[in-house]
Amino acid sequence: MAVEQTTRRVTKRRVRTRANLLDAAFEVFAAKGFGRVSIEEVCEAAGYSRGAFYSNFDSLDELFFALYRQRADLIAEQVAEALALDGPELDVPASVDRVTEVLLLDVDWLLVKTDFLVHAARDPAVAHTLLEHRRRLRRAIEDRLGRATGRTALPAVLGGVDGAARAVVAAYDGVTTQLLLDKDVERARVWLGQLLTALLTDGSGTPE
Amino acid sequence: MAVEQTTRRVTKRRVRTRANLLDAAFEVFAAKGFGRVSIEEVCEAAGYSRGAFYSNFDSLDELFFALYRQRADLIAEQVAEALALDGPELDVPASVDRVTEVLLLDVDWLLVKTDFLVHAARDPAVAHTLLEHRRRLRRAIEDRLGRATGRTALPAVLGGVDGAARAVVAAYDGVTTQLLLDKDVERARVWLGQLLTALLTDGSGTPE
DNA sequence: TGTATCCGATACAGCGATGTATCGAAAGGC
DNA sequence: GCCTTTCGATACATCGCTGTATCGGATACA
Repeated sequence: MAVEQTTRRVTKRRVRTRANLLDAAFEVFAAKGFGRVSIEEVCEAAGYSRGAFYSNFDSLDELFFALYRQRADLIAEQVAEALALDGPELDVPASVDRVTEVLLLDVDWLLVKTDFLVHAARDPAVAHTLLEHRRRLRRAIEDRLGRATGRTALPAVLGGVDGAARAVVAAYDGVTTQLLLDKDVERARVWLGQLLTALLTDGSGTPE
Repeated sequence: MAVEQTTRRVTKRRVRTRANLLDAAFEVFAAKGFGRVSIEEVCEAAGYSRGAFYSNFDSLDELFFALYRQRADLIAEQVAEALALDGPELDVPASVDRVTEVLLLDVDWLLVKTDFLVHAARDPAVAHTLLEHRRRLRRAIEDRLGRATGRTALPAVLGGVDGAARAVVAAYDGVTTQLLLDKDVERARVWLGQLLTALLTDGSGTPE
């Protein structure tokens, strides 16, 4: 954290500046990729000088980390919310539609998230944060699947609700990879729906 | 390409140098990530000066591209080979074992490949190369699945052999993502096996 | 409104990486 | 083994980015 002090009078201006820097960083990172972005570019995009940056962050890495946490929290919340909505019926297509609205629609977020993955893959401390985020998503999915168990059987191979939740996340990651390459959001949605149906409905699932 | 000329007497030395640079680049990229590597670092790791680099490549990007093509070709070949080996029985665990030997064992390759994905996601021309590579892998899988059709039924939701092949790739990508974070290769193998079983064996697949 | 504190713009020093131009040495053809 | 061609090491000019130190204006609080 930039400038440590026992007590600090945090002004409104500071909060605004920080938020603006984070927003600008998101845009620039999405457009060019973390590895190709300089502190100056972020500042320019946000309309500040480097003085503002160093007053709020110590390094680009720290900003990137803060950015990830901010957005990941937001999204985890939205997903949990979307999944909590529907009743005990396991209506895969409906759930998928609602969740992909949050998870696949914003390609910029997927870009930044993948940058972060690359980053985390080489730094265990960062990886920990990402794993935490994923765990939270899995929890939400487990809860959802748990409420439906008994009504719909899950394939035995996956081994219980937690295995099924892992499978859902894996499918999501897999579809994300393809989406980043072809940028076809609609296709990705349909495709994720099919994958999840195949994974969760014990084979003879209702096609379409 | 560095230095264009109608005819060029390509010496053995040049070939060796180029290969050494590519090998060194692979190590450095895997260790630090493409975005954090300078031309100088690659040269130092390879034991050359920057003169050698500029004599063989125009930019780090070009080297990265060449590196990806080289390794991707190698791997596509190995996968096709591994899949061609076994008979008409669709022995998922056995096939998975043999293929993951190639695809998941080398975490360094996964790191570099993901860096490349991030790169490709922002450059359509690069994306094209990566999509090509993926298409080749899918073909190999389709061939394998095609030989088994009739003996084992595929889930209808996926829609044919090509859909199933896509599903296999998606599962692979999903498992890769997790593997990059926890670095647990054994777990990833088991997990990929389970996923594929669930996806390909129409539900009531043989557990274990 | 006055005053103490905080924030962010500006200026500066310096590093590290880039790309080029040059030149001696290695390699290949004969 | 000579001579031409190619390769890669070295030196140099330069640029962009970083991080710090300083200072005037903004902000909070009484």
